[in-house]
Amino acid sequence: MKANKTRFSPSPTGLLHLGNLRTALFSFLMAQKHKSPFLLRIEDTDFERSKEEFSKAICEDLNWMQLNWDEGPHSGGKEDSYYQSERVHLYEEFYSELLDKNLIYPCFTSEEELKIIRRNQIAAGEPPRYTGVWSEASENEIQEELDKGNQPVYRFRIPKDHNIKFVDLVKGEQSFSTNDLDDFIVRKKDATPTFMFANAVDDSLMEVDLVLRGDDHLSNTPRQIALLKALNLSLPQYAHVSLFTGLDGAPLSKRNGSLSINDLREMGYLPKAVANYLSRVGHTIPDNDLKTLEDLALVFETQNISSSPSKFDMDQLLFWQKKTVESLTVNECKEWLEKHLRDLPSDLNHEDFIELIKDNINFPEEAKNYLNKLFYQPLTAQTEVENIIKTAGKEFYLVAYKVIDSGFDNWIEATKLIGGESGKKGKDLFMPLRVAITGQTKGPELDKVVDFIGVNRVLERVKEASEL
RNA sequence: GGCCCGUUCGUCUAGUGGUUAGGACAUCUGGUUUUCAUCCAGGCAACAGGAGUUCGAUUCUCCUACGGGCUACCA
Repeated sequence: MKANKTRFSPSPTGLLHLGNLRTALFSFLMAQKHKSPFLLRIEDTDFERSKEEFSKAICEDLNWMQLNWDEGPHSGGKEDSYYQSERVHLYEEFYSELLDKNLIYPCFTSEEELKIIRRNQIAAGEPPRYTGVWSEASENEIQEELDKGNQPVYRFRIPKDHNIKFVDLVKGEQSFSTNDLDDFIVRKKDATPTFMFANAVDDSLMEVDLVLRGDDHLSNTPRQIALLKALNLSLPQYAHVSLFTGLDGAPLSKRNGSLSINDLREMGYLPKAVANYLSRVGHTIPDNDLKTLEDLALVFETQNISSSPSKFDMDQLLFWQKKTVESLTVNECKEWLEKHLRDLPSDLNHEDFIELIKDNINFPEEAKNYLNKLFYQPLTAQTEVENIIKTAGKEFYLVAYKVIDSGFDNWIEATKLIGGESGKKGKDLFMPLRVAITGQTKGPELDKVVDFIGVNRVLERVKEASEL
């Protein structure tokens, strides 16, 4: 197959969510697979809604995910700018060319007028279309408007009675009749390009040859193809990925619990978990092994992209998070926790603590919680814990205290002794000890906990329990 | 309204003109772990509906329903 230079071209009008990120990931993996460049282009032609802070946030999210772009903002590439707002002057020569060829024309119908026309068309049961009144306007008519100081938009002349065909790498062969398309705007009144124009032209100028994007753009594709052909510009291959929706089937949004990438990062989700999850939704990976981006790229195929939409499932993300945390080395885990828990006590031996709880947590918050219960919270903080302690009884803890205080080589032996002296066994022996020592009913093996916190703290806790 | 895309267990998905329709997540039941997690064993659970083609359709065709997109001086 061809070069497969891909791109991600977000518009900075909001934070990235999992849907956007998946598209970016797919594009990135496709480029990686073919050792081709991956390009980032910021489509900020909507001055009203585009915000620099969003561009920044998007770059941060991509960096966090390790989706590093070879060409784009703050990195290599031959373009002067990868912000479309800074490329506006470049588009002018294409407008001139199209104007010379009479393939675009100025249109002075105002937005208000268009709105009314559309409304009437819909009311009359007609398709809402641009009626094309300006497509055949004379020089004089145009000059008259210009003299009045009116600024036109420019519309692309869609040729009638044509079929535009292309092969979509995901959806298969596509054919659209140009009669269903109307003359779309390529240049707004303020002289800036529309998405339809800048997006297609830039892909060609930047030599992107595989456009992998959401299938909401599928029916825009024939328009863009017509435009590129009119300009004699190269056509990319297209791969339209189906929608990623919330559990309710509606597009991802805050309403159906869609989190921004920023949210996920702050919760402690690991980029590897997110990548492993996303590459398996709407795309098949033959096994369930946790993979690096490199390994994901190796098995990524456009043929394996599903043509039907998929829903976000937190449980599945969580599964990959679990797997990823499990795979962390102590040092990696330490780095991860310290990033999220700025207030980890400094007198604590972080490595030992991490060894202790690594297999029992999915998020930094849980580590913090565990630590609190171990050292700072009173035993009465949880009624469940309190109940178990009260059921075991004061006598039990006095016995336990005595045994522990007299010294022991290993914890298992000590519990046996406590069992012998108190007459308790099984869960009745074990659980009250666990609960008194750790402040909760679950957690790592108790002998390790005892090693970690030390005999003095164990005695403190047992005493506390005996006094409840 | 027009054009387009889609519909396999709750979820992510595999798959084929003849299969006991497979796997994973979730869930449930056992076992291991004197807790939890892990691990192991097992259970529940799906081809949207209707016509047609065919000896046979989940698979091919058409229709319907449902979901989604485009039809913006948003992208």
